[in-house]
Amino acid sequence: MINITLPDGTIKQYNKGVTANEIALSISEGLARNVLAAMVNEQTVESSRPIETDAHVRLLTWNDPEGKNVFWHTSAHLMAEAIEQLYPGVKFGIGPCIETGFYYDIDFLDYNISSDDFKRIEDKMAEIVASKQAVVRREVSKQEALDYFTKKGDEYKLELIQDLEDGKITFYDSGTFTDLCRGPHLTSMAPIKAIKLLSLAGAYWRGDEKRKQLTRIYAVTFPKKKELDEYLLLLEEAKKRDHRKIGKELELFTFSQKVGAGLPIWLPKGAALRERLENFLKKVQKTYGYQQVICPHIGNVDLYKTSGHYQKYGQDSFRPISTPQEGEEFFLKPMNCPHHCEIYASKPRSYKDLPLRIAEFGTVYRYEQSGELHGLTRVRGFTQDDAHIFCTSEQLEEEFCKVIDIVLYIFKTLDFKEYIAQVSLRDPNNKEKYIGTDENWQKAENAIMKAAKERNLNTVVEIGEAAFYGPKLDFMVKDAIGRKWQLGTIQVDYNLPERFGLEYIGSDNEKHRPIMIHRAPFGSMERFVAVLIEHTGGNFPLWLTPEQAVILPISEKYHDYAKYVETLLSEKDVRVSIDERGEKTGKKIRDAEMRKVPYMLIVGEKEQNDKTVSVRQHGQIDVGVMSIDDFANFIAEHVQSSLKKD
RNA sequence: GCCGUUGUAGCUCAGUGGUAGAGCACUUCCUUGGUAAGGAAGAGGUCACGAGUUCAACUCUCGUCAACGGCUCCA
Repeated sequence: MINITLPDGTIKQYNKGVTANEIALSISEGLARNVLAAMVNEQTVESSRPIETDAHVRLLTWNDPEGKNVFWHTSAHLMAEAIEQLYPGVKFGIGPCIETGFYYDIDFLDYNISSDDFKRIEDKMAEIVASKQAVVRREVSKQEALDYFTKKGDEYKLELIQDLEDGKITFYDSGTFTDLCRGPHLTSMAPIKAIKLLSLAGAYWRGDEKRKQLTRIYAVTFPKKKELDEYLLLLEEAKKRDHRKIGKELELFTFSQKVGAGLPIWLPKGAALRERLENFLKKVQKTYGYQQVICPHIGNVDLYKTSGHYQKYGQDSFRPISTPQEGEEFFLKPMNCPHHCEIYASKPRSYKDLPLRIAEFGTVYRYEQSGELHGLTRVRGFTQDDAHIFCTSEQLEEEFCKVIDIVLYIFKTLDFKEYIAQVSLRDPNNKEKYIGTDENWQKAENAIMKAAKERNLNTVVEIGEAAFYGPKLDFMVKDAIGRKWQLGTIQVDYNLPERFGLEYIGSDNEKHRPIMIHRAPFGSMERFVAVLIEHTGGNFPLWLTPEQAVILPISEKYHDYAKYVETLLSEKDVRVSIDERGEKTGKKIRDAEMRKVPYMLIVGEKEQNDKTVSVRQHGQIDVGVMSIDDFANFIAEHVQSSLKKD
């Protein structure tokens, strides 16, 4: 007998060689039906794997992320099997599960697969599922593995096997398909009830652009059709919230081929919205002792040689521009920090000047590969809500914490309820990627970890994700439909002050080197507005929205009254307009709803006589009649309360 | 940058080797209306751009640019 410890701490005795399936069955039949795999001593295994010694066992179902992973991983094999049957001779790369679903990278040789093939493949997959075939794990020797794929002629699998250690190689057989795989897998394809192939993409073999590009097929599967339908609905919802679509509809921004790819043009409504965001942040920063500065959009090449950016990114930047007479070279500013270092260096500094907090909505230009450009989230010209804090090492942690406070306040004000803070550290095995001394890196990394702990942040640590000059803390938010977006960043930097020779005179009358914090709570205005659009679906908070209310006169007879209302409201800073078209009220309401205007003020005979407006709220029905003043006050209070700091 | 797909009116999209169509939006007229589309008429396009094939190209071929889905990258 062996002792099996379950997650709730209970210990049960079973015969040696018991399987997770049997354990589940001993608890309940329902559980047994739903078990997909098991976690045995922190290792996921098949639910059919015999357990030979005392162990901690967690049964994995669809409700566990690990259970989903196994489900999707097996689904990838299912898809491969179907594809192999339909397109004999194709070669397989890798087929892992991903956050939602899975993909398989496949070399289709001469065949040009398209999404028209999806239906066939889905049908074939369903057919295989219906045959209820088992998925069987088998250990093979390295030679056996090599022989199998040599015979099959799959050089990708052979390459994978080369890197594996003999004695640790497993194959999984399912129906006609055998795959090299670490596993674990479902013991049968039967639970895979709903299948959807999603998209095709090219993907380099082993992520190396010099190697062959395979065809990647993304797909997702579920144990219930209903869940697939829900997922497809979520995709639809995401499509509706696409900031590129909404940005166009609400006339916030546009792109022009003539202006150039990746160079967003802010239209009046978008520019006004962005300006409100900037003013909001400026106001917050003022209370935290920041000073605004303005720098030019270009900087001498030497500036970036000093900062180290030239050596690191010079080749991947827009080519320098040069003066016609002297041939002096300038780069379009790719970041603001070197300029800000020069602001620091513009006069001698005393410890009494520190911390010095320099802020700028600085527009920067970076060459992004053409295939990378994407709406407002990935562009070649964008404005950072940037600031650099120069401080002493004693001040570092407190300053860092204050920045965290600003970030969290912004998230709260803009209704991002969930966030994760990612601490990005240097990869200690790859030090040549970074500049600066070990000692400084150590200090910087410690400071970040300490501050994150101090503010009790929900953090994850990523090794090797640091900027080349220092570690950072990045904030990811979850939007209204659960998608994650990276926004603000805070970075500690010991290196730039050194490269720029920045100093201050301490209380000891000696020269010292300040430490720099780079930070951008929004990240960039472009990206932030994009995320805000996707988060709100274009229904911006009242204080931000381009148009807070629209007046809808019932007929032409009330246009004068409508103008009267407009004047009164405008005087009280309500952003309002009149729909004076000769359309019926129903039509005007429909259009205002589509434009996502928060309030519609319907005015006709009654309202004119009583000096009131009939208020309708976006997405709702009639919310009652108010006096003009009451409505103005209502808007003002609403705006104030959403910006209140508590 | 790479692979694949796409590019037709302001927007969403049909369409064909013989020089273009719908709906919405727009303009004008009729209608003066009470909480999600009243009616009619009109205007609007070098069919992304450049070459080539052809008697003839929006359509076929090649190139360029851009967008989209990914890959690689991201100070």
